[in-house]
Amino acid sequence: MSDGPATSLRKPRADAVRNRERVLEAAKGVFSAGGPDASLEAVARRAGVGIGTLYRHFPTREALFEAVYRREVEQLGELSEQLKNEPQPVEALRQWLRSTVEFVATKKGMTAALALAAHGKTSELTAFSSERLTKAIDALLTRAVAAGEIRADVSPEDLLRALIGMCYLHDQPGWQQSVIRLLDVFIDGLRMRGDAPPPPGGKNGSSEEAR
Amino acid sequence: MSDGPATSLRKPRADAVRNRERVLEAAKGVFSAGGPDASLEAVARRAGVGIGTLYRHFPTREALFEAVYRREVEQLGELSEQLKNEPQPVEALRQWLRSTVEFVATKKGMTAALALAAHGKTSELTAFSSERLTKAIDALLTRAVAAGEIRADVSPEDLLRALIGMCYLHDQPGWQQSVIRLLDVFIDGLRMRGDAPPPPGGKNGSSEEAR
Amino acid sequence: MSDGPATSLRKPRADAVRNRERVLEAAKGVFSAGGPDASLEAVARRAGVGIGTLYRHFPTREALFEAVYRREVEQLGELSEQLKNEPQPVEALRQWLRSTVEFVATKKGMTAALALAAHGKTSELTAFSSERLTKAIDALLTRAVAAGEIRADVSPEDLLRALIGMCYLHDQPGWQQSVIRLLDVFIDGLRMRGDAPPPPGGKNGSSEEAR
Amino acid sequence: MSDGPATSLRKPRADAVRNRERVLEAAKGVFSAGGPDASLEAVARRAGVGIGTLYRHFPTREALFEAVYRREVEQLGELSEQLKNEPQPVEALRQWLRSTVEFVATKKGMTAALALAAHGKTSELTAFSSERLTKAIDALLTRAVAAGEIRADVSPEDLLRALIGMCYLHDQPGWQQSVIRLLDVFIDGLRMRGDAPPPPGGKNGSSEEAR
DNA sequence: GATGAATGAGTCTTCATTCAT
DNA sequence: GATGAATGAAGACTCATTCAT
Repeated sequence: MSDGPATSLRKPRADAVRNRERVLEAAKGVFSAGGPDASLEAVARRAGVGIGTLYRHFPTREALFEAVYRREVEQLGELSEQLKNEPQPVEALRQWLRSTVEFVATKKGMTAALALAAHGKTSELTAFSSERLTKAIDALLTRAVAAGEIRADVSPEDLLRALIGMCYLHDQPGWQQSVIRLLDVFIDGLRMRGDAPPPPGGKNGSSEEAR
Repeated sequence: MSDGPATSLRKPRADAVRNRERVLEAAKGVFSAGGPDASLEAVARRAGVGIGTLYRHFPTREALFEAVYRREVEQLGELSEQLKNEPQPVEALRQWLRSTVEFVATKKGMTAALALAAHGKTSELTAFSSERLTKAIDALLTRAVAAGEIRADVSPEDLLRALIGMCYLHDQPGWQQSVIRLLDVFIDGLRMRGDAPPPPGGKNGSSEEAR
Repeated sequence: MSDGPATSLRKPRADAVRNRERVLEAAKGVFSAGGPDASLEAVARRAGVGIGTLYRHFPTREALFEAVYRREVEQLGELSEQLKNEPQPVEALRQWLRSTVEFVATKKGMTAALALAAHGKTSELTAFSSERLTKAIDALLTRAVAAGEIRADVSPEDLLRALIGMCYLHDQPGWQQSVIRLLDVFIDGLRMRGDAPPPPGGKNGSSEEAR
Repeated sequence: MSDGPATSLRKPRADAVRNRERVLEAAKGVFSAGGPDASLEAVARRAGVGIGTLYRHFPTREALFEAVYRREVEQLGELSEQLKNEPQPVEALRQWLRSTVEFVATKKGMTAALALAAHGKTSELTAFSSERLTKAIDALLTRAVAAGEIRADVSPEDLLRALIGMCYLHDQPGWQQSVIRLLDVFIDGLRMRGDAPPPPGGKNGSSEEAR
């Protein structure tokens, strides 16, 4: 009893918590399917709550979006932390990229999140996610570069962009395998190979102006 | 009376032709900016015609979309034909990819077209464009593979997908340079190098199931 | 058991009283600013209580309105009582009128009250206030008429109406001075002047059909 | 043929004109009854047109309001012009005031118009009407003052304010007669009488600061 | 008694689509 | 053929009111 209802201000009321959760879950699904402009009433309907309840919990579309968004981004950020301990830097990077694809594949709501990250709709939210995801990639990328395993002329921003773009097509049949294949090719392109210096003419366009 | 009430083959009437063209042009711009769901009234307004006129020429949104779409896709198809005569297969491929990026960059309406191609909204239309663009890539890809310059385990579909995805981010500052860099890395990944066989474990996920 | 479950006569419970008072105060302000249709949630917020608490004390919008209303009207009624002792009947009347203006000016909530009195929204409430205010004016008016200082062909209802109407414009800059001027002119119009009989044609329109 | 359809741009289309008129008429009634915040859907319903039609003709609530408003104000302005030719200045003024009351009484939509003029909701519109109505009164007032028939210390603004205020109560039974009586008293108060100087102390509040 | 969560009806507003001129 | 008016469905958002805690 000593640590009773010592939460923020008052009882968090059971049903309120449940409803909030339901709305988030529904929003994840609806945004995932219909994009960031999907109907909020559809979200409420799917969550089995009144539209008013949705608005009480998330007073604006952005607020709801952000709530859905952040948790997804956080998870990917945390995954990056874990993968830093993997022995093989390149494989760790590959793993993170694949996991992100998986994330999208399992409809965890990443689609909308990524779409938002892509087009800078709400700058504040985008800032957060861009930073978080960029950091996640950077951690793994830097390590692989430091190990001399991949070349240094691709920024984490570029890589994130490529990843998001590829996942953009997440509603075609077989997209997931396709993206995994493409990522592998991409990683191959990033690889340093001791015997052969990077092909002279080929990659100039990039290396010259990589920052 | 002999040619009665202007059947579909008689008198294309000058202003009708002009209006049709105007609507197409306007639609390109509007879809480009606002996506495939942009307001048709906005299109009519921009074209300087009444909304009724728009509907007369294009009875459905899809019809209009298709009309806009086809011409863009055609152009990219034709570019592919021309590039087949380039001496360097890989460079021809790179050129086509870059040109497509350029296409998007110059707001030639490709954005909406690609978006549509991406998500299979109107299957008929998608079929056409997928086929056309896939063919365009295939022509260049096959040639490079045949020349032994790039590996064979990436399908034109995959490549198209990657390209479209990367262009998806076309509203971020600097996206164009970024995409060009990424494409170069990608092409590097595709390159055959006599000295080093493709990394053993790395690309398995793809090579095993590439069709 | 004698004082069992707090019947309406037992224990007014300190916080309940305080909350009731707060709500009334808040309602005065909110109605004053936003009119009789202002948001009840705004009232609760301003009072610093939950919306449920507001509803417990005042189960309907009308109940709240009435509670706010009565106290204001009461005060003006009491003022009238006091002014009956003034030596100069006309000045007493003028004073009451000016005080009412002042009342409105100091945002004592009279605005909404008057508005309500004006348009017969809730007939019961209107009845009360009309009666009370009419009486207040009547007391002063009758006395001045009895003293032979003002003419008898204007009813307290008319006067009340004029007063309310003039105060209606209470949100224009300088309205207060304007109303005071107008009231003075009005009182001038009411004055009996031994030397000059009421202008023959002028006020007939009214005196003839006054009921 | 020479002067054929030389109207603004094209055919004003019969039904469009009719609908516009219907909407205006309906709006007059609805605003009159429910104030300037009345439901626009109610207006459309009453006009027997779709809500979309209402919006086509009047894209904003203000636009509709203005359309209703201006025509009423214009009429009162014109009435003032005519009355300037009346031989008796004071009677001309009285007549205008009474006509305005009549106007409100016959629900010509003035209610909402006046309410708007009163509270400065849309400054541009208010500016127009204030100016127009003030001018209307001024023309008559100045003339009566110049004729030495009424005193000079009441501005047209004050008078307009009093008039609007009194009409504010237009929904009480018998209000019209009441207002007419009050206006007569008021005019009496304005009258100059050679024999008796304005009561010494009484009206100072006003005369001192009249501009 | 106090609180604030839940609900849904009601408005505004936009647009796709149909049709009269 | 061109035009733009008419229509209503749909979605965002607000708030009064009820009720669980």
